[in-house]
Amino acid sequence: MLQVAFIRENKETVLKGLAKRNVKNAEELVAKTILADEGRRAIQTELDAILAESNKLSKDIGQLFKSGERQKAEILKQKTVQLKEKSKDLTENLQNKATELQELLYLIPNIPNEIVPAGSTEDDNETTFEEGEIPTLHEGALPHWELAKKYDIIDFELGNKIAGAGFPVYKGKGAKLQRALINYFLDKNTAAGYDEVQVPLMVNEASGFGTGQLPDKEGQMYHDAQDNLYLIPTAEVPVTNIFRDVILKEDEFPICKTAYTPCFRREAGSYGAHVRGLNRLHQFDKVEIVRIEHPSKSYEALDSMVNHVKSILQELNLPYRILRLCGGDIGFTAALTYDFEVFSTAQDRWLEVSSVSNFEAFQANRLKLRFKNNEGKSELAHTLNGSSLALPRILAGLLENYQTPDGIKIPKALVPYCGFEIIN
RNA sequence: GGAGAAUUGGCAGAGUGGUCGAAUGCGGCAGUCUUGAAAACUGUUGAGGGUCACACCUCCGGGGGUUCGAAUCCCUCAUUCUCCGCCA
Repeated sequence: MLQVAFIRENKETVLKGLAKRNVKNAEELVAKTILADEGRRAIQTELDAILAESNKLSKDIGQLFKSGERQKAEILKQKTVQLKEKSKDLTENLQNKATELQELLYLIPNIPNEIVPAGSTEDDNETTFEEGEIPTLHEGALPHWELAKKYDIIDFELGNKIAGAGFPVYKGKGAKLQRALINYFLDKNTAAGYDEVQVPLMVNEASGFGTGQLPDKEGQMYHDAQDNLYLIPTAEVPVTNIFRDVILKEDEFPICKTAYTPCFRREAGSYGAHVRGLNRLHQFDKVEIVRIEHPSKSYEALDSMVNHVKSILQELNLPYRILRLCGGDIGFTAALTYDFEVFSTAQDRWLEVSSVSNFEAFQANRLKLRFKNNEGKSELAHTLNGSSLALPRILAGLLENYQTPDGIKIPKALVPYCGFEIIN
């Protein structure tokens, strides 16, 4: 959520940003928001004046009672009754206006960074980096879902029986490879200075609002209506919410956290081959990195996160590319996002394995995540997060790119974690 | 799940209807003293709205109510602690 004051004072910047995102009714939206804000402040001022008067009268009444001047006190009481009526109405107006403003603010996405390319679809994303050799596979190479079956390491039908589509069962070496990847990623992240945390897999409504899943995107999350809890779609939610309603000291920056969690996504729409096998799941594992930064350092931090993810993909020796998401494809809350995609040779397509974003103060504003700056004033911090990494598509990439006629080789870096060198 | 007690500023802790955004202590910050540090002393130190800046307004776990007036009384929800029950 953007700060109203920012919108008020930087209307042109906001409109330009929204245009880049192809927000249709931007002009109207911003105008309405500014109007609601003005309305809110006008009512607030009026109400404050009445409250001030009524506070003063109440004090006077107190004095009069003490000095025994009951009659005078009674007269003042009459007056306050009228004020009370007025203030009641105004309070209600104020609440309505504040809600209206709030709802408008929820509709306005983050302003994209200058370097976010214009564009409307994923085709307009800008490839900023590409690395790694795309292997030439042997005759009869298979997509990962076939490999999974052939070596009996992932059972989609079994998961379907137990839960439903999109809930695979990992078996034998497949299960062990999962665990190896989790440990490997966590070790890489902690070695890079990220503190490991284990967090709840369910979150309350306030947390959902804090990171921007609510309102609006509740359809993407599994919801337990009885206790009003949501299964997390990503560790970003519980980890970032650690810092909800927190005022940091400037010397506490940077804050770097990493967490492994399963992630749960309802993913309403699905279509054909794109969701086959591991490509899109309702439950999947992911290791996440989250950073809380001083505003002046957040882009530096973003670069460092990108480089970190790079180093993992290099070590796994997977062919990958980095995309700078365009205005039409970037998430609602992000100011700048880099997607990492691994080339899945047998499917002949790129698979998104990581998304690294700077949210600037957008999340922090909702979270009320602030720090005391050197002038002693509270200021919103910047939040960032990224996957390092999402397991299923990495697994898909590994299975497909490392397949040989003799079996699937395990990358060197993972062998110590797996305890085996080949799946056959 | 049952019974009882509690929830106040960074922390500890007073306040049980009027001038209380809140005593006091600790901590933090600034200064005095000191070659420097410590100690001592002095001052300062919650958040949000509002304003050019003040004024002013709101917030004592959340929500609602009583009252001219609520941290203080009532209702409700949440959380924590103690005891009992159940249980990885």
